[in-house]
This record gives sequence, C-alpha cells and structure tokens, in this order.
Amino acid sequence: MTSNRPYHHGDLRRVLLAVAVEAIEEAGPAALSLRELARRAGVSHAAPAHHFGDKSGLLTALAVEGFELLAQAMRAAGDDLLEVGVAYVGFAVRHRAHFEVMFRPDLYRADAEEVRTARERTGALLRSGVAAVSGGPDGAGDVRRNTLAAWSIVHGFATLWLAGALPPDAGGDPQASAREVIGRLFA
Amino acid sequence: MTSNRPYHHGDLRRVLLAVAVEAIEEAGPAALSLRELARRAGVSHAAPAHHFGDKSGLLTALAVEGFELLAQAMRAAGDDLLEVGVAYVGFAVRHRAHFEVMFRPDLYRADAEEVRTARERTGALLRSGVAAVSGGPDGAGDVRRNTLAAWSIVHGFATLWLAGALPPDAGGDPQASAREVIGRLFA
DNA sequence: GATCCTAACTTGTCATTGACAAGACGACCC
DNA sequence: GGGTCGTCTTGTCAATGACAAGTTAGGATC
Repeated sequence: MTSNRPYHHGDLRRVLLAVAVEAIEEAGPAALSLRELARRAGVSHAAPAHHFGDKSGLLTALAVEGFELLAQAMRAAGDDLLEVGVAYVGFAVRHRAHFEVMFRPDLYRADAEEVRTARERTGALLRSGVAAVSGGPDGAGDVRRNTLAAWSIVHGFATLWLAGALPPDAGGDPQASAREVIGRLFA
Repeated sequence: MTSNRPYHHGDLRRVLLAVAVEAIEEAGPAALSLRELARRAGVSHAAPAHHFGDKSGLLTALAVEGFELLAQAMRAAGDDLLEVGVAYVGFAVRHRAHFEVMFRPDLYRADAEEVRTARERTGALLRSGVAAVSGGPDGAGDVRRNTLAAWSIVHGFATLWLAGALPPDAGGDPQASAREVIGRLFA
C-alpha cells in the first residue's frame, strides 16, 4: 500500500472537489464525509483538511465553483431572457451537486469574500438580462420586481425538480417543462 | 440528577419534535444531532431512537407535520389564489425548520406512506386553487402548466428568501414582496 | 550539487455522534 | 398483587471531524 503512488498527488484539490460532486450526487450533501472523499481519492484521511481546512471549507470552494459555472451557463444562453432561465434550470439539473450546496448557506461559509463576489457577479448577470427586456415606463422598480419574479420562478422550478416534488408529467424533460412554465410569466 | 423527573416523560415525542424545530432554526437540518435533542429534552441519549427509530425517522415525522401545517395554512388563506401563494411564503418563513426538511428528501424517508399521502393532500389543494382561476379554453393542459408556474414562483421566492439569497431590498417583509412578485404572474 | 525551506501529505489521537443491545422502570389491566 | 407491555436508561461500538506532530519531496539559493 505504500509504494508506487507518489507522495505528492499534484492535483489533489481538484480531484477532491470532483469526488465530492460524485458523492453528493449519490447521497446528498448531508451525507458527505471527508474521510470517504479521501478514500475515493486514494489519500489519507487528513489530506482533505490540508486543502480546505474543514468540511465547510470544501463546500465553500464547491459553492464558488458553482456560482462561476452558473454565470458561465447563463452567459452562454445569449440575450433572450427565456433562454437564460432555461439555462438556469439546465445548470441545476446537470450540476445538481453544486446547485444544492450553493443555496444551502448553513453548509458553508456564505460570508466568505470569494463567495460574495462570485454570487454578486452571477446576480448582476441576471439583473441585466431582466433589464434588457423590461422596457416599461417606470424602469428601476419594474426591473427589481421583474428580476425577483423571474429568478423566483426559475429557481423554484429547479428546486422542486431536484427535490423530486414535481408530478411525473413534468419529469421527462425538465428544460422543456421549464420553458413552458417560464413562458407563462411573459404571457 | 436522578430524582424528581418522572421516569415516563409522557409527552416526549411531541417535545422532541418541538426541540428539533428549535435546533434546526438555529443551525440548519445538517447540524441536527439526536443526542443534542435528548439533552435539550432532559432525557437519555437513546430516548429519541425509541420514538423515531433513527434520525431519518424523526425528520420523516417532521416532514409529515410540515405538509399538514402547510395545507392548513393554505386552506386558511381562502379562495384567492394570490393569497394562497402569499400564505405559502408565510408558512415557509414562519415554519422554516419544517419547510427546509420537507423539500430535502435525502434527509428523510420520502417514500414512506404517511409522507406521500400528506404531500398528495397538499398538492391537491394547490391544484384545485389553480383550477378555480384558470377559466381558459383548454382546461386540463392550462391547469397543469399554471399550477407548475404558480408553485414554482411561490416556492422559488420562499426558498431564495430562506437561503438569504435575495438582495436586501426584498428582505424587510417577505410576504409583501411575495405579493408583488406573485402578482407579476397574473398581470 | 549540497543545503534549506516550505508546501503537501501521513500517522496518531480525541471528543462526538448514530445505532444497537440489554436491562430497569412503571402504568395499566385483570 | 402479579403479569405485561410500552417507555426510558445504561453501556458499547464503529465512524466521523478536527487537530497535533511528524514525514516526504520539489525547488530555490548558494
């Protein structure tokens, strides 16, 4: 057990995050165990602590990564607000581990500087998307309310889908269902 | 430490649930410890297991109670769908511990019979509320989509508020903000 | 190319926890 | 007043998170 694996893993931080995503997808963030991650990565039980300090440190890193991935997914969706919303749902479905951690601030250090900037960057993206379509008369107030409405409907759909709370007829293709539902907001 | 407390607590099950709500409100469901609950209730560390089997058993009971309380709150809101939505948000805010557990199926036995019936009862209430206002032409399809949209926006708002993800200007009175946002869906 | 320096990782340990087994207690019934 | 069963306790075990102290090697400096 001692031999051919090099002492310095070289990429352990990244591997641990990847393995954490796997584990969370299998059993949820509550069941996450640092020692289990170490086992999957093939390192000693204390190795994760070196890179992340403690469990919440690891989840903090995951949350930051999540907000960055989400911003990226939203940017890739283009200028159509409807498609940005669909991309939000798509992100939640494809990166459910990240998503579940991001909006569970009791699991990590939500007040950490890196988290706040990552989250703020993503939020600004959403607001500007809403502002682009809210050409109504009373600008600012409308944008605020419309942002809240758009974010709520998209986030709610994603959350309910992940929780398995939706009736089976919405389950097949979440992105298609989401498109219908979000469209309802613009009708 | 041995004396005046009676051996049979008499109401332990209910007390444990109440104490669990307190603990979850303080530190989130992830940090919940059965032994800590026992300490707060003034009983031995194994007493909770007798009533709930294990941790997920306790959370299952909490979830069932939560779905019942939610149904009750929605019924009390009357026939106006907007007010039902506001009541949904109000429930989430006032019973955040229940709410947070209810939609985290990895924490409890979501497939338990009691859970499924309680959840189904609540879902039916929502659907009938939506059906009452969806007087449109193609009945069933519209009701399905409108239910999903209404539930999503309300659930999303509640979830984001609980996660502390909303910008501060939405924080003051969540129910008032929710009313604005939900109104946006009917405009 | 020897030395040092520091980041990366390991071994060892402790308090806490969830789960289980076995036993003590007492309310209720006949 | 003797059983009986649900309620609660004591005792224990493996697993976990956190921390302390030691080990290894990559790379800079001379």
